[in-house]
Amino acid sequence: MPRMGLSTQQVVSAAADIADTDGFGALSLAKVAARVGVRVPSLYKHVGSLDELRCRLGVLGATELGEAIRDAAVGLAGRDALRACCRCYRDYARAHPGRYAATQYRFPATSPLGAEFAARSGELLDLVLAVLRGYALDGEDAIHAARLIRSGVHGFVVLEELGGFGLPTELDTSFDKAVDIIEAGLRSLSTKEN
Amino acid sequence: MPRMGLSTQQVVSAAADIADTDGFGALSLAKVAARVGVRVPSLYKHVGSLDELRCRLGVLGATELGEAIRDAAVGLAGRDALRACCRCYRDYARAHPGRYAATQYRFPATSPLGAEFAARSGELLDLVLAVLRGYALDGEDAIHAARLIRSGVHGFVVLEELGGFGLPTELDTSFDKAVDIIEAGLRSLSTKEN
DNA sequence: CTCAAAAGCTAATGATATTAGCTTTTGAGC
DNA sequence: GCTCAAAAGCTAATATCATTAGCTTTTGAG
Repeated sequence: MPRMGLSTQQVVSAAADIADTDGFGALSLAKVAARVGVRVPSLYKHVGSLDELRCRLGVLGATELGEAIRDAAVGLAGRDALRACCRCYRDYARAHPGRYAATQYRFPATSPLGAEFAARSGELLDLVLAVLRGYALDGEDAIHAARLIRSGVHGFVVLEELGGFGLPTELDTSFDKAVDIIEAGLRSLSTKEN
Repeated sequence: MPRMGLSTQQVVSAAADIADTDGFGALSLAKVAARVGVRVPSLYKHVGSLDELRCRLGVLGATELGEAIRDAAVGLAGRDALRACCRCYRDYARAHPGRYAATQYRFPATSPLGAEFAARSGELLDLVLAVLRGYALDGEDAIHAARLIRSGVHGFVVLEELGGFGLPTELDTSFDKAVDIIEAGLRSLSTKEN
């Protein structure tokens, strides 16, 4: 009966650690309870359900990722900014695989956290659009370009995490080249009048 | 007691249908058993575990995807081949989201299916490399390029499926443009002596 | 000091995967 | 056609989870 002084934040934080070490798919209330030193049903005082916890982890990941990228891009422009952002994105995903995976969890339609997550996603998009400002793309093309960048980086990170690329060697080179190729494509697109 | 005449293939096929409709994450032996008209433990006569079933679904997806892309690329070269492959990839993932998701399931180290999956993945890579043959990339650069293409398409497909892009409008355009931008980047890379 | 709300707990329920062990069908070989 | 072993189904049992209900104790505001 000692009062544990738990908060939703602490529960989410414990869940984040577990997801990062064991994998997002292996997250369970049992593990979280064990880690924070409480019986499983007590968690429901702080979190509505396992699914809600997953969603909260998703917004945590999106928030942290956005902050990291913002920090990484500050003071840079053009190619340098793009590279810094992409590297930062990948670094975050590798350092916090569980949180990052949570970022891709499908929110149930009922979840009120969906709005918050969408907001964070939107901020991320705005960040990418800001970085793309140097490329003279008109409004719609900028969105297409932002989607490509997000897709490319996300896809690379996911496949890497999964071991989907043969050898781990040269992965850093592949990543940098990938960014360069996209960069070159954007540049060649922005010089054409389309 | 009526003998159901079940086979591993049929179990996997039923699982594929369930995964495609309910989502890969919602796949369960209970649902599979109900669908094939058998009690849950009977499934163990055909499949070692739920996890093995997931893995089998993964190789099914990789196999089908490879076949589809091979068919789509036949008779084409260069930009046309690349576009056809990418579109086909996306089409498969949208038509069979469960099987496609299974393709990204992390195989347990013990699974003997890992080798088979790796083989299918390798075939897919070879396919992409064949398509890239028109771009005058030396061996190593071709691998980097193939990784980029795989990453970009995969990332796009996953984010799309997740609803990660705001409006559904213009997604087709975004996808085609993404492929074009990568294509342009490859072309500009292959003309430079690097 | 009081008392209501918050935070913890135990007990119970229901879903699921998995294992053990039994029964029945099937099919190959005689 | 008969036999028998393996294959394919079943029930029963176990363990792990998530979740709900309802109880107890602490905490903190007044």
